[in-house]
Amino acid sequence: MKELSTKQSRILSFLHQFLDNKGYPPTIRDIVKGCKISSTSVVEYNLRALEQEGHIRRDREVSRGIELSGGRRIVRVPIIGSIAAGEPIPVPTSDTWGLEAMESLELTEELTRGKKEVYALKVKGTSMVDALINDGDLVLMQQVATAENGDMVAVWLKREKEATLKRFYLEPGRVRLQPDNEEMKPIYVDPEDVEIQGKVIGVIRKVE
Amino acid sequence: MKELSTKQSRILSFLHQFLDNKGYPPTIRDIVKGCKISSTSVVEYNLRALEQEGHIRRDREVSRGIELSGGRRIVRVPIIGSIAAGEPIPVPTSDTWGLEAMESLELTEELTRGKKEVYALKVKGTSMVDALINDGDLVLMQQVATAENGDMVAVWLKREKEATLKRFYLEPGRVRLQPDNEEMKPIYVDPEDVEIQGKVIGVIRKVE
DNA sequence: CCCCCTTTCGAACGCTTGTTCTAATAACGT
DNA sequence: ACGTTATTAGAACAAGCGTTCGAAAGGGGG
Repeated sequence: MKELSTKQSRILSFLHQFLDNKGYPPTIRDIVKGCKISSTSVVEYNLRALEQEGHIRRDREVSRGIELSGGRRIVRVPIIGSIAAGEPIPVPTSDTWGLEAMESLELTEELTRGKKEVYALKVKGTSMVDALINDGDLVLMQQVATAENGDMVAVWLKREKEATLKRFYLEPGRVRLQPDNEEMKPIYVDPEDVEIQGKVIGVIRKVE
Repeated sequence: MKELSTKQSRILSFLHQFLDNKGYPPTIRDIVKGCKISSTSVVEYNLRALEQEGHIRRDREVSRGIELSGGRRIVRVPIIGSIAAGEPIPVPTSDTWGLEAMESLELTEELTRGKKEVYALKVKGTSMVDALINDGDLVLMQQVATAENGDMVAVWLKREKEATLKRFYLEPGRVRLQPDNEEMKPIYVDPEDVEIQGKVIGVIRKVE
C-alpha cells in the first residue's frame, strides 16, 4: 500500500465532495475542471492508480462509473411490525421482505455490521423495561433459527403467551432468560416453552 | 401529493437498488432494461413525474444526473468521550471537533435528524440504568446551552459530583429530573446544582 | 550526460446518453 | 361514440463521455 501523491488525494477528496454534493459521481472531465488538471488522460492515469490502491472501484466504459470504497454503504432495514407483551412476534417471510410500501429505516453498515437478513421491530408498551428497552424503541433483529448461549434473543413464550427480549442460556433441563439489566432477576422456563424468533443485534432509541 | 403509479414506484425502487448496488445512479437506458420498459421516452416521462412529486432531483443534460431525495446522507459523528457517574461530562470544544484520528460513528441523517453539532458519548458503568441506558451504550447528544421542559438532557450535578441522563422539568424552586423509566421515581435538586451539558437525541446499543 | 521510469499533454475515435419530435395507443369521463 | 388527457413507441440528433495513442516533459540515479 503506497501512499498517494498530492494530486491523487486531491482527486479523492474531490470525489467525496462531489458525491456528497450532487448525489452522483463526477465525470472525468468534471474532475479535470474541479481539480484544475489539464487533460483527461492525466485523470485517467491517476484514477487508475487510485483503483490499484483500492481507494475506488471503477466500472469501465461506463460514464461516472466510479464508486468510493469504504463502508459508506447505506442499508435499508424494513420495519416489519411491532413487538408487544401479549402479541406474537412477527417473523419475516418472503412476502414481507420485498414490499416497498413498508416503513423502513436507513442505517449504515456500521450498525448492521454487514449482516444480511436484518429487520427491525418497534416496541409497543413498557413490558421490556427489564431488558432496558422502552416503549417506542426500535429493535434491530437478525433472522436466525437457533441461538447460542449468551445471545440476546427475541423469544415467544408459548404457555405465557408473552414476547420478550432476554439473553439466552441453555441449562440442564431448563432455559435461563437473563434480562440485560443487572438489577433484575432472571426467569427460568421449560425449553419446550420457548420459541426463538430472532437475534437482537442492536437497539435504537430516538428521544423526543 | 399524488400517489405513484405502479411503474413509477417500480422505477423508484430500481433507483434505490441500482444505487445501493453500484454506487452511482443508472442511465435512462439502464432503467429501460431494469424495469422492462420499452422506450427511453417512457422513462423520461415517468422520471419527470417523479421529479414533480419530489421523489428525485434531476440535473438536466447530465448523464446519470439523478439524485434521490430524502436523507440518504451519511454523517460522521465524533465519539468525544465517555459518560460515567463520577466523572464530568466531556463537552465538545473547537479542539475536539475537527480531529480526524478520533473514534467516530457513521450514521444516516435519519438518526441525527439533520441536526448540527451532534456528538456521541459512550456510557461507562451501569449508573444510568434508571434511564434505560446500559453500560457500553452510545448516547447521541446535541450541544445546547439551555433545555426546555421535557427534554432529555445530560446534566452534571455539582454537589453530588454525578453525571446523569434524565428528563428535565423546571418546577417552582426546584428542578425535577425524571428517569425515562416508569418504574423509577424522579429526583429533585436545587436549580443551582444542575449544569446542563447537552440534549439527548438518541441512544444506540450494539448488542453482543 | 544518458537511461529508465513516472507523469503530462492534446487530439481523435466511437460508443453512450439525455433530449426531442411525431405518431400511435390506451384510459376515461360525458 | 366522442373528445380529451395520459401514456407509449420508435427513431434520430447532438452533446457527453471513457478510452486510446504517440509524443513530450520531468526526475532521479549512475
